[in-house]
Amino acid sequence: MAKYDHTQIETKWQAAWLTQQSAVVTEQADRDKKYYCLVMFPYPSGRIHMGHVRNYTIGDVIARYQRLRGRSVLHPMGWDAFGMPAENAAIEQGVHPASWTMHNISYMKQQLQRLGLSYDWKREITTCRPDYYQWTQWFFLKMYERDLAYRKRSAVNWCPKCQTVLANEQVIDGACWRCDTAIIQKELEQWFLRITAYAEELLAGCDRLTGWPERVLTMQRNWIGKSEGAEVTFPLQGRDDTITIFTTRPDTLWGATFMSLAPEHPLVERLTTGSPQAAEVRAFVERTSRLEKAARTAEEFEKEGVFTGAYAINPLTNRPIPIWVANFVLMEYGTGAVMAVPAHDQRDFEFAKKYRLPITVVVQNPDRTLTAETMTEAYVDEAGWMADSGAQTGLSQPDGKRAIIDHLVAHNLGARSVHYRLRDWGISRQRYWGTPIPMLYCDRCGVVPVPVEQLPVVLPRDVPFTGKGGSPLRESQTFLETNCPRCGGTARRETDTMDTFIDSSWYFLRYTSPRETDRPFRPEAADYWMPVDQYIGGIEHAVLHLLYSRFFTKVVRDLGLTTADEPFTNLLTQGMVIKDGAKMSKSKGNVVDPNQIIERYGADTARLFSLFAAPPEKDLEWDDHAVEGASRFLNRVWRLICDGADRVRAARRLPPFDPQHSSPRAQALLRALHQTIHKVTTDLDQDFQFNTAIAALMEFYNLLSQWETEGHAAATSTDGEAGEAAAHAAALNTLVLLLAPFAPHLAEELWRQLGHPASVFGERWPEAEPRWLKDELITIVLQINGKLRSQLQVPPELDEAEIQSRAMADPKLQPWIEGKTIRKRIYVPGRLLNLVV
RNA sequence: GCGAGAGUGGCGGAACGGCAGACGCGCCAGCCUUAGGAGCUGGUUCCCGCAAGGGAAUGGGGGUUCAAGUCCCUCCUCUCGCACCA
Repeated sequence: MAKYDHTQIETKWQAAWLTQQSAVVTEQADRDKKYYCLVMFPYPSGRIHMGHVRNYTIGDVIARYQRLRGRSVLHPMGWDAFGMPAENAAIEQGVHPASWTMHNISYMKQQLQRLGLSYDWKREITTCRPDYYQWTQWFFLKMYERDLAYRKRSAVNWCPKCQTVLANEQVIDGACWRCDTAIIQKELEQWFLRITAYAEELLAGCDRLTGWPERVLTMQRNWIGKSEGAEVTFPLQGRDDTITIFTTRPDTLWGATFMSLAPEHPLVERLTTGSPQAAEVRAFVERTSRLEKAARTAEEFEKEGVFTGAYAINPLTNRPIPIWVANFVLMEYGTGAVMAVPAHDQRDFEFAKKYRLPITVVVQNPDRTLTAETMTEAYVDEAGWMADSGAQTGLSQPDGKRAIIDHLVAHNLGARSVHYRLRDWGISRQRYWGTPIPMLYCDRCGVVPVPVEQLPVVLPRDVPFTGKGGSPLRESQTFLETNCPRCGGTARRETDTMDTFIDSSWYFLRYTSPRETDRPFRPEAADYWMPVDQYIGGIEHAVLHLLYSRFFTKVVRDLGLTTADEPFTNLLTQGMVIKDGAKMSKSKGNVVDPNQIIERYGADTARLFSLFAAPPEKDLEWDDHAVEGASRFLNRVWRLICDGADRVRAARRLPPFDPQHSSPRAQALLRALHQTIHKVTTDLDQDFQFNTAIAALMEFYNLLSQWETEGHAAATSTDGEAGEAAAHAAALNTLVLLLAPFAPHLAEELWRQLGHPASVFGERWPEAEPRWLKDELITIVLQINGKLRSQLQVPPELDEAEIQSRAMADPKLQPWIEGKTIRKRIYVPGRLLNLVV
């Protein structure tokens, strides 16, 4: 028998599949059969790593399985090709980002092909090519037209020594990663996308994404962070000015006894100018601005503040309340001003205790009457009745909330209001290797969009990469200087490029018709393929990429280009590949090179291991030995099939045989076979439990090889022979078919050896026949007081009374029931009998 | 800190609230072989016991239930995200 030569087999079939274009798809008349399987495209960092192997194998198993189910499967691949590493390579190695990126792409593409991934390479897209990014620019212009793109001042990390902007990743403990200089915050005019305009729809949509993991939806909901409440306007005492606050607890407004402002709040300066407190407040603001925001809001963090000397008027009590500046109030949330209700907010309570500010109870605990003097913590539950609240006194808390808002609205003191935690998306990057923002600045006309006909705004090649200075594009005179399309005068181009998250926010639409030259995609193609039926990618994208893609899809829909509301119907978030307890990384020296695994064991083994070692959503611990286990299994299957191939081919010449009349041995094999089909199918359909699907195949292999050994020992039985030959042939054929999505090369090769002239991937997935799924005997577990004491093997149709009487006669049970009264019997049909004595 | 998850043998992991540890790795014993990074057979949670058998055990503690890895409360540890890494 020939040895399992994985290299020869894999090379042969990869070439054949490529020639046959077996993964190339087009739109069919019958849209019901479409299936769009998408795995997050990679950043071309250099070479693929084990995380990619795992990722793309999962996608490939799903794609191949769906094809076997008769679906027309779109399974494309491309490159998220803009990004910082290319620019860093340019700075450090002097290689142009474009050549660095394109070189990586060609290497990684070849690596992916060696894994036997069934991509429709005719649809390959690369986001750094002008034929792609011109449409990224086009979307930006459409958003600008619709007021979804706008400019505002916003802070960036700035290294004063390198004179450059740093990404958060490039800031290590508050210092520049290149020169270790302490960074500062610098305000720049930057472009933003108005994702908040879709906050409500993005939130509501979460309820309909039933194919997404609940935890991802929870993170998205929390990220959007809707809170309902009211805006309330407080007049300032002795000034013709007001402060507006947002609160989710308008029911506690009667208890607002002071006010807290964020140190950054613009009123702070105005309120204190010329007052005796000015110096103290300024020092406090200065001190707080150096602290990290995360730390400032921490629960254990020491709450500190200073009095501004000014007072506001509580619009319900009409009493003056002092205005403080507090370190735990952030300008980003709400309005940057908070009404402080110490009786019913823990932070306010601690603050009030520390600075001896008044506390008024306005929501009474129905279980235990609260008094301001004896409280040791705030009463924050929203389940009480209103106290000391003027006209609202005595109302239930929800009624009180409604009544107070009505009062505010009626007296023009405030309004019902909704706030979101979600902020608009800052997309300006002061970097070269990204999509240029297609805008111009004209001295006469101001901010002018580049006309659509002039797209793409192409990245110039002649740019020096120094890692210093601002946007590198500023250095290119040919790029910078242009004419204003409105007045014809001189204008300069925007030199910032876009956040690369934009490139990946619409690529799934481009795949549906990737060679369109006069529009981003063909709407009919998008309507045919979209939404993506199964999206696969890392859990680390739970919020940003997945939220941005949803946002883009809704914008594209509102532009009338697609009818899809949501981009991804089902989402599978898979875990990382780790080794020795840590994420594989060059710096830790724990990387495993996929090339070496493929050379030594073959792509099928690499695929099988990465599917078998852990369920897809969990982290996968790399284990060299376990890889050998996967390899061993494939070798065993190889030998078993090669061994039996002659008999399988011969069995095809036998007359048709009714398995119902075959020997018990043959029937036992068929029963195991159909149970395996059932297990593998449900594992693939329901939860992508590839690990247990493969375990089922291993179990079936074990049983089958045992079956054959016993067959040899019993020589050949007379009347069972034809039935056993048929059962054996069915077992081998089906085993290869079930293995095909996981180990496609091996399965294809073995399929031919079993005498089939055409590809295994032209077959239909087998169906488990219900009549073979029932066992001849089932096990009933016998428990005494919930503890396992014995078991019964019984035919499945046996009734409860018979099982009871057999149980009572069971000798193993006697010591436990002798001389005891049976107080209760719990019978779970087909499973167990529990006697409580 | 905020938000979201996870914790089961020596290891990766299985287990509709109903037999804890499927399957695989590793290890042990045996067979085969001139040899083995090959193949085959059997064993392998821990403790007591020659055995039959019994007891304990799913991060710690508590609870619900005839029955808890699974549900509830609480604590601990680890992982991911936090808006300029992609």
